[in-house]
Amino acid sequence: MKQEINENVLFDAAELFKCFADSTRIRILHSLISKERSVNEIADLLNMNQSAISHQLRILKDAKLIKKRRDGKTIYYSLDDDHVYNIIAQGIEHVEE
Amino acid sequence: MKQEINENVLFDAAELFKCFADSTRIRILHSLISKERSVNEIADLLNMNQSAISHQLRILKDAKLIKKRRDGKTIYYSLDDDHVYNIIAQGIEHVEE
DNA sequence: TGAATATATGAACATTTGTTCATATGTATT
DNA sequence: AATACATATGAACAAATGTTCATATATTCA
Repeated sequence: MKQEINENVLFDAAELFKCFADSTRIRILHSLISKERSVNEIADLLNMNQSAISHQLRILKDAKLIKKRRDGKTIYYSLDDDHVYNIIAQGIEHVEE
Repeated sequence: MKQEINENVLFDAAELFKCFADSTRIRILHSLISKERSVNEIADLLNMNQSAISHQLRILKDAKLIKKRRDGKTIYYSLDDDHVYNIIAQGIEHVEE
């Protein structure tokens, strides 16, 4: 690995890890592992207000970790990256030791 | 995975990911993949002052991601966790897509 | 013991970050 | 068109974070 990595890649990776580095966002990601969910559904699940969730969803969307799909008035979010599960799993493995 | 996870574990995982969510820290971790390094060596490598590096090393140490070893006046840091390499590798895979 | 070298630490400061509030946008229904 | 519902967004604020500076601690060597 080492040789191919330049500063920019590590910088970008740090940006990516910021998505996982917040309780709200990692809980959102975790809640999407099993299935897609609407914004209000997530807000209820995490017991937080809708605006806070929307703000965080945008961050996750910008990082290309989740995608959205509209169905009438409702917008459903789901995971958009295979690494999400693995990254969370590795993190949990570490903290559970 | 889903079922076994409670809020605390996700909270702890978020704390862990904070270590990877900063340019300086992820560069330190990356620099330690190949070999152990002294504080000054890391500071030189990253072109940052020694104090800044020491502060970040403490955070990584507290998270149990690195360990230290003294040899005379010099303290050598090295990785202390198998997940570090994998977590960084997954992150890089995502950003390189 | 005193000087030199390596690392650690506390305080201060500027910057970044997450949430809330108010409100805007978009869609469906009557 | 008017209303209701779902989501998005900008501004404001408090809290958390990363770096710098000054200085403390620890070790070696003369």
